[in-house]
Amino acid sequence: MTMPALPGVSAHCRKMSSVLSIVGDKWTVMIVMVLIERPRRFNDLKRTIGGISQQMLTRTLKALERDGMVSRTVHPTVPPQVEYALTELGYSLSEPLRALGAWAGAHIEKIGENRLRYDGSGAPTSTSPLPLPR
Amino acid sequence: MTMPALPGVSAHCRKMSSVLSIVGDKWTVMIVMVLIERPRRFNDLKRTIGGISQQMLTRTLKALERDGMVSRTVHPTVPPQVEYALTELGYSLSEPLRALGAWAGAHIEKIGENRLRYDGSGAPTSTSPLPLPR
DNA sequence: CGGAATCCCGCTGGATACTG
DNA sequence: CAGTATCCAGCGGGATTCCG
Repeated sequence: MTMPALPGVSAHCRKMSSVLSIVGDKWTVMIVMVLIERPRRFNDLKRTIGGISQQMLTRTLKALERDGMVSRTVHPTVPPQVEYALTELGYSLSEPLRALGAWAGAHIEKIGENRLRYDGSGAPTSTSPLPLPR
Repeated sequence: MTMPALPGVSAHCRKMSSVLSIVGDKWTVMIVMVLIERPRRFNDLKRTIGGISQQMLTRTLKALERDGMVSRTVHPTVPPQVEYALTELGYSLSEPLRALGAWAGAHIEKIGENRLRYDGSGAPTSTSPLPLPR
């Protein structure tokens, strides 16, 4: 609850924490990335992403719809079909996201090496930090 | 090595989940953003960020050091001084992070409006989705 | 098929106290 | 000052089941 009176830093912090509540979410990013290609239906998304529970898919899609990042279109056919697509806002987010993806592609291997080297030399395996994703 | 049937989607997913384990972390991003300005000492970081426990600061810094994103320099003075600074890798991450920050600055208000409108019209407040940060 | 509601476990991460 | 070690509450999120 401490309020440092630094306009520069804390302003950035506020913005970042705002965007982090969106971007920091694993599934949110996944969904946006997948929807860049083309609109998808619910189970199509579920299958494409793989590893997401329908609960989290529903929640995340609803949050994204709430934020105006994706549109939800219901086709009143016999088996109900619901299509999700990125809005303009959603697309705009995909751009910095792509930048992040590019950074990952360029540096993720290096990071893997760094971790191996760090763990190799007198590594305090103690409260093991961020696990290396595979 | 890699690459089953869908090189496009699943490849991106893998990259993204890797980078998300870094970027998705609130404190990691905070620390990197703060260290962009200049190197800082432990308690300096703690004070500047504000709201982080020293435990999380220690953990996150160690993880960043492990990844080769920040350097840790110990000055063997009477009260021990430890300076943390971004490495080249850390700086390179700060660029896409800035892009994200810029996106946030440009669209975060619009998102706030969208949420209000969505909540206003027949909003299922049920398992309330992502909370609106203030 | 798309989605809501319940249950429940595990890990994240905060508070606190101790050490070099 | 910098860091470690415990303890523990909260909630993120998976599995399952039921509805329109």
